[in-house]
Amino acid sequence: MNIGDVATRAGLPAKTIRYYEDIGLIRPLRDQNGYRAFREADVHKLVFLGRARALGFSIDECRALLALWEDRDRASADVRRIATDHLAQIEAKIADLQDMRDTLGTLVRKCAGDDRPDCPILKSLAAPDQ
Amino acid sequence: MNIGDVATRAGLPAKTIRYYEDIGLIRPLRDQNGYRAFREADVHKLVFLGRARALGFSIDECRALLALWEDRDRASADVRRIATDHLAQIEAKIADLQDMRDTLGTLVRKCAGDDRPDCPILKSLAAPDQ
DNA sequence: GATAAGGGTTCCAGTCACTGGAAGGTCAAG
DNA sequence: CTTGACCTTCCAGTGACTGGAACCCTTATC
Repeated sequence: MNIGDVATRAGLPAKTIRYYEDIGLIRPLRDQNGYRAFREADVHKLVFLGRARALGFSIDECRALLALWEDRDRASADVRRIATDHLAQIEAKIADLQDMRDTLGTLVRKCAGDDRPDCPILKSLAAPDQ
Repeated sequence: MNIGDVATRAGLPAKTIRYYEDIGLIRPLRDQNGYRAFREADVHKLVFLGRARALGFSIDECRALLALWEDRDRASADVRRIATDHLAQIEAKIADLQDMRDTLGTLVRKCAGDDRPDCPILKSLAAPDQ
């Protein structure tokens, strides 16, 4: 299978698939003409990667998850640890963003948003504590 | 004032302050010896920038906010628009992360996390719909 | 006067995960 | 034979820094 078909099937840009080969996540074969020749297993890996990336796992975490996926003797505890760590990061990020949203939301509600210069948003940025 | 003192007062790394000069956000003077010479106005700008960055505004948004801050004839509507747009992005990001958290949280709760290979997390990554 | 510590300076490279684009090879259809 | 859609590699750019090398300036101490 050529890269275009794989891209469609895996829902990833061809560029991204080439990049994943570059960094050693996949190892497609090559046809005589130099084209990448993907097997079903490669497509499955790419779907896996796309899904893991969509859940926000870093490339390194994806690499680890892929290795575990291919390891019949894995302990699910190892997978769970990666997922739990990542979940904690997501939750921290959500908390950060919620703080931003709350602060910014309050400021936006206080701002008249008219043609006058007076602006609580700028005031707060200049002197957050007052 | 030298960069070290400014860094302390503004709560930004000296490297970041140099970078902000590089990209034209600030224009400190120079001493005879080549050292940057910061005025109070520079420090205020840097505090402003640090605060705006902490609220997640991009550098370009910071640049626009800074320009509005310095413009006595600004309309608060312009500030409000930037903030509202950014708020929408934050909310979208929060929604994305919450989806990730929900999906991942469910999977983590289903995973035994023991020394056996069976793992709902990997299963879901391989075939999300089943 | 030499030296060391603790500032400061510039410039280059690396981060992360792609993405865009140039320049060129391959293949099937008309 | 040409057109167009594929494919290839390689290089550069993204955002917002961050690390490090190599070097200069100032002050204090021996």
